[in-house]
Amino acid sequence: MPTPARTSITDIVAAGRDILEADGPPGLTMQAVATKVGVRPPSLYKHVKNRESLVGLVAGDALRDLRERLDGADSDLAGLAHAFRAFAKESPQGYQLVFALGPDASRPDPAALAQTSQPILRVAADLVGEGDALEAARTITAWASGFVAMELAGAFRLGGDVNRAFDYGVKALTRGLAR
Amino acid sequence: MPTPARTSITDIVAAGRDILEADGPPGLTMQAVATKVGVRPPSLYKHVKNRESLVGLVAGDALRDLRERLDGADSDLAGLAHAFRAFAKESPQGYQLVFALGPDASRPDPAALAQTSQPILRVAADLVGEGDALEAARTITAWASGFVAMELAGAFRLGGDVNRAFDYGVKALTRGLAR
DNA sequence: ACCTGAACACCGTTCAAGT
DNA sequence: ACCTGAACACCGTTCAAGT
Repeated sequence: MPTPARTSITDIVAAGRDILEADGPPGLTMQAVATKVGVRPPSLYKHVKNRESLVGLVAGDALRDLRERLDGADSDLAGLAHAFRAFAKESPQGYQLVFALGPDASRPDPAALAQTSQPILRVAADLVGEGDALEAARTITAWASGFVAMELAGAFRLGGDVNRAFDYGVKALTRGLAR
Repeated sequence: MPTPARTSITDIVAAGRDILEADGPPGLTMQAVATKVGVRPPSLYKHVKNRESLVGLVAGDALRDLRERLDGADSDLAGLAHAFRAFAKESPQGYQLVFALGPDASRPDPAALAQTSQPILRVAADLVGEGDALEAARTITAWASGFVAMELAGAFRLGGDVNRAFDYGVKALTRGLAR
């Protein structure tokens, strides 16, 4: 006789997301997630294939938040850059997971990634025209993701004002890309 | 009676570096390193504090290689950017480890990181003058590290020529930073 | 002074057995 | 149809015992 499910994929991903932000990727264990949703570890395998795919789902969840931020931001380079950075400050572990490497199963869905680059492509096209939009978008994304990654990693240790360096980068890119 | 050491910190770090490139961070286990240098796992703890610090030493070793590349490169933005990318292609796992997050013990020595930024600071000063050199260097490093990280992660999936996008970024930054 | 086997706590995963 | 305990292989780490 069937028994009602005691948890759900939605609950599992939400629990994973919370645990990730609290304890980082090493804390995101099947045991921790199972405890949080109130089942035993083996039960999770009725809902996700394995830990890798759970990590991928959590990354996808974080990516959705990032996309919402970008969609709601001002449609210029400064607006997108600040939305990018704001998301990283709010969900540092989620941010890193979105841009992390690892096996395909642990990566967010390529289609979702493509959708997230939409607002950046639009801003790039506004700056340089349709012909160079892809190259310009890659320049912007590389700088923004690199800057935020270094900031989160505590890599800016030579003093100076990090906020000032961020605004400096926005201006330098805007100048370098403007037609 | 003392027995001669059967391995050394040098051997251990070199073995760790090889294993990292072959199998990635998950493969870099104490057991794998011990097997490679010909001892049992517990013996490693006579040479390193724990796995975290071993990872930090391996990251430091990769960072030394990156520094050598940068020191040998042409002293302009294009030269440094290509040296950066060449190192990442040769040692993708080592590259990622250098720019990864994680606990302090697993990160390369801050002083070594500072020394690596030296050639970038010099190029930045050439472009924008001493006053803005730090901000310009951070813009360059953020873009280069972000671009290469995305390339390694396979994040450029919208078609187009990645080499062209790289050169486009070099030109955009040079233009945006030039006085 | 270094190396080892044994042990412990932890993890991911499978599977037969329960309801 | 979902959940569970038991089991397995693996991992990091400690420690007393060897040489």
